[in-house]
Amino acid sequence: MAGAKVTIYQVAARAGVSPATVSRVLNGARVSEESERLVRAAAEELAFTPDRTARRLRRQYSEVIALIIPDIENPFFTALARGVENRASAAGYSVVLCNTDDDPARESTYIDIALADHMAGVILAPADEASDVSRLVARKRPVVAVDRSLNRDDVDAVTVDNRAGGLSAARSLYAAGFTRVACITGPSTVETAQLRMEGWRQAERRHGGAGGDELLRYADYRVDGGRAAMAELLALPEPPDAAVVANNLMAAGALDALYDVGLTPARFGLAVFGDLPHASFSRQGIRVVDLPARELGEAAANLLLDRIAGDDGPARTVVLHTDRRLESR
Amino acid sequence: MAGAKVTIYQVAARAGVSPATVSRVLNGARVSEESERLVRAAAEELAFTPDRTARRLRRQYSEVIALIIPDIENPFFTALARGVENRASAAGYSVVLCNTDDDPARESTYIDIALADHMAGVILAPADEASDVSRLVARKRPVVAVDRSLNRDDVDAVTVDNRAGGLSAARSLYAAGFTRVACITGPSTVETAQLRMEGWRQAERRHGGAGGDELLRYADYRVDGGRAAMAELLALPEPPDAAVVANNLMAAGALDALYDVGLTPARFGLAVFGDLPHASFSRQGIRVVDLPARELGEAAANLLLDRIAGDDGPARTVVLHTDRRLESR
DNA sequence: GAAGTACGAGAAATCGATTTCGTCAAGAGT
DNA sequence: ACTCTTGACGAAATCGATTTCTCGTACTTC
Repeated sequence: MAGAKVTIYQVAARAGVSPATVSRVLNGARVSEESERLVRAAAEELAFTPDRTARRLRRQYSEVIALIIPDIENPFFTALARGVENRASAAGYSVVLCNTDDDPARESTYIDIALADHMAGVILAPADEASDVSRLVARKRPVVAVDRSLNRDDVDAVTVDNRAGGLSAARSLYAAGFTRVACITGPSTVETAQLRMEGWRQAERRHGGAGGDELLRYADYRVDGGRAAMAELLALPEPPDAAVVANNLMAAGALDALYDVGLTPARFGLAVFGDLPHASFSRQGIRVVDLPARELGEAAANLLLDRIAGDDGPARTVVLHTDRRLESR
Repeated sequence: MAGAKVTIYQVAARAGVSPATVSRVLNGARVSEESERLVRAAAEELAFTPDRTARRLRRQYSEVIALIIPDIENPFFTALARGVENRASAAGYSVVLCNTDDDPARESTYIDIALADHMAGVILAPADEASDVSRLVARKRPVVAVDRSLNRDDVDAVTVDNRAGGLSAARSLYAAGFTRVACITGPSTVETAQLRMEGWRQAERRHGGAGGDELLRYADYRVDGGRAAMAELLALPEPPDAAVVANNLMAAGALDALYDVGLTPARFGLAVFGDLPHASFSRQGIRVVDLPARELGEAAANLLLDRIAGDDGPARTVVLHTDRRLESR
């Protein structure tokens, strides 16, 4: 059929009514049965699709929400995205995924885009502490932080109880008989990295640890960082016999480092935050603190949808619990 | 500062020029140095950001490309997305990712959105053969199919040489001494599944295979499908001693099935299309046909950008070669 | 010195849908 | 019988930026 643009005016002409009436039919406003019939028929015949850009300009609003994540290749974030998407599309919203690669500049660009595109709201998994959502807040656009909070009391957030997770990860290793439990965590500027480490530290103290930093390594939440940190730990004069690793990718790297020197998770205890879907961590005897990634996404979407619907109560923080699969094997 | 909307009119007033001039400054048209200075200063002070929706409406064009994929949790597609994004953002385009979950209806919705949103172009990893891009073609919007072709001679496509990959995967198993090599491929309606299977079949014939379908299983490209298919094969009266698996997820499932009965890839040969980032397929002795996912994305983006730039020559099909890592271990 | 050429810039039209404002007519209320 | 609602619907304003169209001034070129 028509290769060209069909506008509301053509539909109006075809149906013998005014453009205003066509718009009313499309948006469910009061219209006579007769007009409605005519307009629908005309729209059908002309294969009319309303121009969303024009609508958005007029309405200053679009049913799209932006989900900004730091790393699209990390399964944790894709699972989270899936959760957001499920809730959002059930509510009639589309989700556009924006990948920042941990780059604050790109994050900032995407925030601008969300704003300039009149998106309904933004769910942000912050790249780092410097994330600046003030423009969104100033324009009163709904925002929800997920995974990491933004240290602002005026922004909704969804997180997990990282400290408790760190604590139980470390405990389960001690309980299994390991005695020198190290910790490989993320960048010291990142909230989740700090909290997970603090959980570990708490357990360590209780088991007579020195409380020093000898067994603590800050890495970058990436595979190579995990590998390097583990290699360092293994090279210590008095190396650990187990480790809590603060995220899934670093655990993959740490595992490589173990295999490199002929160790396995059976002999060197490993507990990790967050699974890696097909890496069969648990089949290899690694203890996993289950991060409810999809649920995080769903909770964030719920919060955001509430705000979009007009809820303007004080900011809420939802804390999800880490499921313990630690006793397994 | 202002929490409210700043328009081009306010900037114009502040700078003492007309809105038209502001627009010219923003778009690099001819303007006197003096005006330019004034406008820039005013825009700066007011923290002006142009409304992209208005611009888009007027220009009937936006610098956003849609990437539509069937499964955001499959690392193959996220790697592909990464490739698209790299090329696109280098060229100044943003990418929005749309996840269809293999649902043709959602795919269709996203195509409509891309159209109604005046997006610059669409890169589509088709959910299945029914994918309908005719609306895009009719409106002369650039489209590129990736991974699977659309069987249309008027649409650019980027694929890999699936048949050759299937052939060499099977061959490498025979070369390693396995004698009954099975094949677990995707849905029979999917092009890539057919071609990979045909490559396997070719090798099988050459090695005296019966050419029957006893050792062939069609599954669904998902983990569970792979597991079930492998379980079936193992339960045969005369089971195979190796298998070519047509994608990464099914291989993960197949592997589970092997472990379930106490087999390992060392004893039961396994060759798979596409790696699974942290599953350490090759460490486990699995032969991997390397799918250049990122490169597929980059190639698709290149093609699309050419079209966006105005190239309207005949449709091209780019075929990338599967890297063989098969001799490894 | 007259005619021709550029160039900077403002006024106004435009993109396509939504929404406000009024009008007109039919039914309700007194 | 007359005013008051109420409902359907067209004309026109609106959203914010871009893009003609036009005009006045300055600079060439014979």
